[in-house]
Amino acid sequence: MASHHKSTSMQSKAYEFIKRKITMCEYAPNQLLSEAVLQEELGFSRTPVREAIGRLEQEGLLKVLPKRGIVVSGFTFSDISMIFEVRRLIEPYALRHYGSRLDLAEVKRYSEIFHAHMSSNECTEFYHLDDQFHALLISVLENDYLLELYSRIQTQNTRLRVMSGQFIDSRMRRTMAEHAEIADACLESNWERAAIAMTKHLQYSEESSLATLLKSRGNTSIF
Amino acid sequence: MASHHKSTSMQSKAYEFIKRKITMCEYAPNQLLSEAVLQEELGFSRTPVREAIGRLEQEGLLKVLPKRGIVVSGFTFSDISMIFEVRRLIEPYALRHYGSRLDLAEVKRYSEIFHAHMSSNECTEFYHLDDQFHALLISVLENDYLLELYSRIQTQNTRLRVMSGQFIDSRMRRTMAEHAEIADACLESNWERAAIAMTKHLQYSEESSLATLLKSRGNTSIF
DNA sequence: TGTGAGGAACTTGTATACATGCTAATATAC
DNA sequence: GTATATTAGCATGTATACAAGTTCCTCACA
Repeated sequence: MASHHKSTSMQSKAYEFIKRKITMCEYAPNQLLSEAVLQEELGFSRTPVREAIGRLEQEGLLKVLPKRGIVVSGFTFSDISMIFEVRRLIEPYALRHYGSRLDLAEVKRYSEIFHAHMSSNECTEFYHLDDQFHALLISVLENDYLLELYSRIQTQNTRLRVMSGQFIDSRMRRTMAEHAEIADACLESNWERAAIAMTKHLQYSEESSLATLLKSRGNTSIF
Repeated sequence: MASHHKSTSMQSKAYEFIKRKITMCEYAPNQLLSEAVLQEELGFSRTPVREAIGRLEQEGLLKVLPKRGIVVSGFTFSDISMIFEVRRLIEPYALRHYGSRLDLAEVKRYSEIFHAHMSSNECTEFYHLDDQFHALLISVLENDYLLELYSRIQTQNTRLRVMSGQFIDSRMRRTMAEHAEIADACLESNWERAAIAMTKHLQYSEESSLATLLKSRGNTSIF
């Protein structure tokens, strides 16, 4: 749907560039921008930059303040709740209804990694691993609307993660264990168990996110 | 999120205008357009029209073919399945989890209308009634991501409805009855029953849509 | 009659000039 | 010193000129 594969137009490049900067919080939530700033960074003229801005605004990552500037969309605790509500709705559903579509060889590969890291402190590429595992599980949904929604959720999730800093190690090990539980249920083709494990995993994950965010930012409810 | 209240900019007017035309199938699925055509209809210059086009493409209603033109997004049977899958996922969820947020006085108002029309042939404003009822039920979801997704689904649903022509009367009466069942379950605060009734309603609705579409278009699988 | 080269008439992509509105600093009046 | 009016600078909004690619008709030619 919104698959801009490898379009080489300046507009697309600008879109990808800005989106990446926002995702990685190089453009922080609530940061004030302007067309001029983005033009300078990209070296393009106004037109393609403006079109990228329009798309990103439609996507909810930016907000154009008429005649005043551009602001990167902020985060509230309410956003976190909404994000995890969507995930709790979609991800267990995917497992429960379409688990049988999974490539179990692929799942087994992940399972082994998770078991191997449950008691280690290795956290290289942890986020990447996390994202890829969830992406694998969600890919069984052959529903463009749900996949696009999940993609947006994923972007927000990444921003959240980057902003709240690294996970504490204990949470990382627990995540490995929870992922292992999900993967193992899949390997048994026990989709109901997998779905339940996913639900629990997402609950813990949300609690951890909220806690981390509270600690790192005090009790300011808005980024 | 994508709430363009009553923005008076040309860009927004163009967006609303084109979106409405697509929704109402005045720009039919797979119809070929061009910036020039839209400019003429609106009397605006390229810039605001282009920005509107960009937004609509991001929203999936349009596809820009580089240097070739603009095509209105088409429909496949797969789209219908996807739309109803999303609805079956979201709407019963809303009732089950947040039914208690409903304004029962409002629901009662609808319930009376549904009962009154179950055996009549009055179908004036039927679609409007249908949309409003579902919108009321979904409004308990205070989740921007889900609401925006539903809004997109709603747009697609409208296009589908317009394209497949009027419901047959019997389906309209059955819809009234199914809506009444849902509403009455709500009035009892029996959210589980309401959710189940909604699930069934959506199943029937999907079957009817598919059947109507097959009849009206033969077995060409694409619009 | 068939075929292929050329080009006119379209399309969108990009750059830029100008219009308009907001903000904040400054000057001025008291 | 304080308050208010003015103004310069910067923001986005819009229109338009130009660039570059695609389509398809035309017309010469075998």
